[in-house]
Amino acid sequence: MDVVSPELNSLLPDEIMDTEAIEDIPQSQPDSTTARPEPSADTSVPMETDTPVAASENLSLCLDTSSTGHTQAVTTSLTTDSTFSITPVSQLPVSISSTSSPRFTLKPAMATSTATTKTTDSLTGTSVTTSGLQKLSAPFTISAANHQIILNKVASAQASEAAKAAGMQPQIIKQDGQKLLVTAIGKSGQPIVLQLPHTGSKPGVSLAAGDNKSAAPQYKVVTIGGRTELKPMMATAGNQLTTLQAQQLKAVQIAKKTPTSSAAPIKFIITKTVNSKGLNPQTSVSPVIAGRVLTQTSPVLPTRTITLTESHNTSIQSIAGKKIAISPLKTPSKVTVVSVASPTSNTSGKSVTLPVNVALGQQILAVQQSTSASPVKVATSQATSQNMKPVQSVAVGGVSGAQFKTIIPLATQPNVQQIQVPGSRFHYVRLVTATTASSTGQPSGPSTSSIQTAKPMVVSTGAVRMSVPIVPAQTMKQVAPKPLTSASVVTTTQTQQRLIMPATPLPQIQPNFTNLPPGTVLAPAPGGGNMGYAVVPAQYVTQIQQSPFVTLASGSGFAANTGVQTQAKLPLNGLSTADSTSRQRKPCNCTKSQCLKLYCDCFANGEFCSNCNCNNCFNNLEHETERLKAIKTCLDRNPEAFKPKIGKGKEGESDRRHSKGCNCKRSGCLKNYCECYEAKIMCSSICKCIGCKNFEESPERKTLMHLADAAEVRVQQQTAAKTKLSSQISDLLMRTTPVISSGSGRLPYTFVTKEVLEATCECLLEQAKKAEQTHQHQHQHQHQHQHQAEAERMILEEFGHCLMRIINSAGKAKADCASINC
DNA sequence: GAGTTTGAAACT
DNA sequence: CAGTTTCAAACTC
Repeated sequence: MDVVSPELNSLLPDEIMDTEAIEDIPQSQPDSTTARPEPSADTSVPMETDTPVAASENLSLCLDTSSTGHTQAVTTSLTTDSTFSITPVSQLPVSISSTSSPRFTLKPAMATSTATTKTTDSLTGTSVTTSGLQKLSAPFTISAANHQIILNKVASAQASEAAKAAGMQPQIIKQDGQKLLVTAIGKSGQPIVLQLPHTGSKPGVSLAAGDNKSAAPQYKVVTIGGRTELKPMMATAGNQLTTLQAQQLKAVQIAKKTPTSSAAPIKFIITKTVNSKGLNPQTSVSPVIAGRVLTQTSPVLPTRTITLTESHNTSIQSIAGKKIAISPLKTPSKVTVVSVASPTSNTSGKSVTLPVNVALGQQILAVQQSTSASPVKVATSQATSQNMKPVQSVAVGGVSGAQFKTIIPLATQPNVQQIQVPGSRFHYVRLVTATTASSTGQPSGPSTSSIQTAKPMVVSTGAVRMSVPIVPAQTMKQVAPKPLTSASVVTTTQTQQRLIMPATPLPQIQPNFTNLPPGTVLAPAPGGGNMGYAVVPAQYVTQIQQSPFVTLASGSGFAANTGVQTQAKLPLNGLSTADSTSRQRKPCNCTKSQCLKLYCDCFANGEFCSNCNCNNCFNNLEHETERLKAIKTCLDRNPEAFKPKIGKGKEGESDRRHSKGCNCKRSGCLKNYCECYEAKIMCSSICKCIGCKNFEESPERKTLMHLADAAEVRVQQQTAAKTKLSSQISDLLMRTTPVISSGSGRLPYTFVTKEVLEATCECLLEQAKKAEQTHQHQHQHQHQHQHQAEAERMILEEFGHCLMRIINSAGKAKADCASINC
């Protein structure tokens, strides 16, 4: 079932990948999206399955994209029994060979002119050689009943063409009705279908290309690298294709670029699905991932495992401080792309488990792991109630500079799938149609999780293991997001259906996802139902999160919600997430632009106006139609209008520069009029400014910097002083303020008690009496007024003495109390 | 806070 | 693409 138009599918991969984190990757390189050069330390995200069915079975996917980029091959070398490792290499020919041992090597290569397939099936091992398609060699034992893993090799466009010419058919290795599809979504798109044995203990893989007769074949598509089309796989799948379409395959592209030789942790990237330009609807059929545990490690290196596992319980699983929560969707729908930062702390041999509960029919477009070390949590939410509308939420830990997009297919029934990524600029929420829940015909009671029926498939390959729990699509009925404990994780446990965006299809507005600002609504796929995509600003995601039980008006738009909108905490001009989150965007003051032009900072930043001072603001959901038109207009004028102007430098701020350069004439680029100066970056050669003083050696700039630094230091000092003083005052108050204790009325550290007061008064009275007596006996001749003055003096002195005694007593009591730590 | 300056965005 | 206008932020007083 096509829920998204082919155009959208073709756009999605790039869209998804359009994040700041990936901006550094040259588009020219085919594998740039999937495999990015990363520090070795950041490249691995080990993940473990919570409950691997077969411990002996491990599947490790080691993807290494060649620097050349055009050719990307996946080589799976079998080192030990029941180990499955896939190492992408720059090899075009595809050969699947298995030795006597259960080794399975997959080497997706660029398609060659010949499309020959060699299949060897043995109990101990299976070798499949497919020239012109892929070469897969890896020892493996795959046990997942009725589960398939599709790994798409990554190939260049040329390769894909050649593969097409060669009649690329997915290599199907079928064993006991189990299917493993190894395919590279993207460039070459040569899918390899491996039919997985029901029992994982049996090594070896039987290869049967195009032969799939499993009663209820369920496919798991894992795409490694590649940005190009997926359609070859689908188109050439033969009956497999039909089955796949029927099963509504969902593909998860795992892009990883890590030198196999380096001992650095492997970076695990689950990224966008196929970049399917020209992808036909059939090919665009999203592969279904019922559940999976992926362990990705480098075969040569210490064990690095990335495990995508389907948890059986609703509890959130956090591994290595990263969690990705993916809520399965009842109905097959488009893919959600999530960028996930890889933890830097990951070390070899360290495993990270990504619980992924994905019901069949649900789609995950891409999960991208960025390079930042910020913790990321991936959790899969699962439906708890049948009647509940599936809400799919993906929470990704904040990644500096990384942008995350959640694409929400619009549906007539507003099912909300939301992704929150702290620090990301764009938040896309997926609207999922909840229509097929009952269609499955299976009775689903509340708190019924299809995942419970999932059977994790574990493929063990030495240090690497991959377990993929697979859940039949029929079992998946409802999806409820799991509560996420991490601050970076969105916690949405609401069971209510929520509509984030108006479901009204806007076919005229289909801007490139790459540049889509939040709020963009993409037209539903032609003939694909009412499914569309909506890009929702972060603040709305936040809003939803904050008020999970608030149901927004569906269909007819949204009720006035500006009041509940929260400021999105988004990176600005490449600043770190922390910086962006530490402050809120300034409210705009637009008066004439209706906040629908780039004059408006809110609009330009892809945010809805919130708490602004603007007049006649249309930058809100109430005027979504106008807003969308304005977005389209801006994009037509400048496709990169909503991209950050300040590109993120490769290695820090030194490389940051304005994408267009400034045009200052009178400010000397030393005032905030200058966008470069405002972004605290130097003007570059692309600037067209006149009289620029914003360069490294500029004395004026240095002076300003010094002044600014001094001012900043001063402010910090003042702030610190205030904070300290406040703290001291607070502490003092805490210590000296009477704390009413229950009952007695005596107050600790309060020494002017009733008794003290009475005693003081008695002293004063006694002093007064004494003064009176003195006057009567000794100074009768004095005047009355003199007597009064003397009496007052004596009383005051006595009062002073009393006070001194009180203070001394208090001090002594305090000291005594401190000595006993009271 | 009002008025001015400035440069990006929008327009022609 | 260049020139002009519009616009809102930055800045000054």
